[in-house]
Amino acid sequence: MKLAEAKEQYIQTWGTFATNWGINRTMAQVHALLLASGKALSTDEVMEELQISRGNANTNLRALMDWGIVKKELIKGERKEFFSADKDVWFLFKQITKERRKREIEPIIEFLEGLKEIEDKDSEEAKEFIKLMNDFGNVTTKINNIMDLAIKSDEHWLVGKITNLLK
Amino acid sequence: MKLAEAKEQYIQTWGTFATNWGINRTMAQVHALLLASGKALSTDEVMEELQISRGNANTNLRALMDWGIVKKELIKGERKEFFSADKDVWFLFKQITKERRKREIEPIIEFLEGLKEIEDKDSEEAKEFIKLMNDFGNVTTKINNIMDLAIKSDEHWLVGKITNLLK
DNA sequence: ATAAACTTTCATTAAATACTGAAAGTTCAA
DNA sequence: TTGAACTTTCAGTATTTAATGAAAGTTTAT
Repeated sequence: MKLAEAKEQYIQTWGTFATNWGINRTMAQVHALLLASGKALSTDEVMEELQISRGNANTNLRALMDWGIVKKELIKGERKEFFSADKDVWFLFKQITKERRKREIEPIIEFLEGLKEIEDKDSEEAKEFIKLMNDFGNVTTKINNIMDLAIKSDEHWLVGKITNLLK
Repeated sequence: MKLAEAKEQYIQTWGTFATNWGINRTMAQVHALLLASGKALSTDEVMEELQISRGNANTNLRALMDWGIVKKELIKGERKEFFSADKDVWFLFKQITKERRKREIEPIIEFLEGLKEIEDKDSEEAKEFIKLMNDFGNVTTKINNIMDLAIKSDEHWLVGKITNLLK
């Protein structure tokens, strides 16, 4: 397999994987393209490489910046904006995890809390429901803790050690 | 808020949350309904409660069984099949994590491995690309390990302790 | 063997989501 | 202050994904 071919396949397939996780295909492709390019690209270059419209390129580049995983880069002598993706894959995971937590996990916890405010809390049925909401809340908190653990254990060794311990 | 109202809201909202994660809304609603009902429901009851078609109910109930988070339950004297969701929320998380890993993470790892087979491995560009693929592979493995850690730490204490350690 | 009760399938239809491209907005140099 | 270079927006359109419901398939009791 040629390098260009491998890159192409990486970009395309990454896009299809992304859809399984509720991530827009093009957004994943743009990100993959920036990662695989090794240099900052302009909107026009992204449009050209992925054969997408200006609007689409613009929207997804901005979304990637919102997620904190793509940065604008100014090149001297150029008026255009260029975009680059951080090459640190572990940073990438951490950043996505943080964002998803803020955007998606925390609202869930708040929502579940709200649902516990039921009028007749003493009926058997209500107790069961409140228990379910509590359980959800607890598990979500636990997941949050594990994610913290993951994010904060920057060095490989600790997680490795603990994993071995639990085998 | 009345209990019925809270349940209703839980079922609906859970469905919309699910779509953020690449999970079909109705599938999440059916699951939430079974959890909130506290008893096994027939296909007809699910159809009635969620106002969905027979085909839709059937498809999503089977998908939930595929994920290992809903079980068929036979009720004596009844010819129909009934369905129930396991109430253990932690089990639910573990089960979903296991399945996602099998279905989605492992194929990614294999795919990335394949992309490393490049003809001219010694060019600077190829080296960079292979490094990227390796990094992805390593991080994915690390995530797998963390998930193992999560799944195996059934008791709350260990993760709690470690989390505190790292604060 | 029959038929009623129930489950599954799948072609068609509907809904949700993403993309396009032209127009509007912005920035900047002269 | 003009206009060229560039970025953003968004109404309309295309694509993808999910739902419907009737027909086909299966199971079970008699």
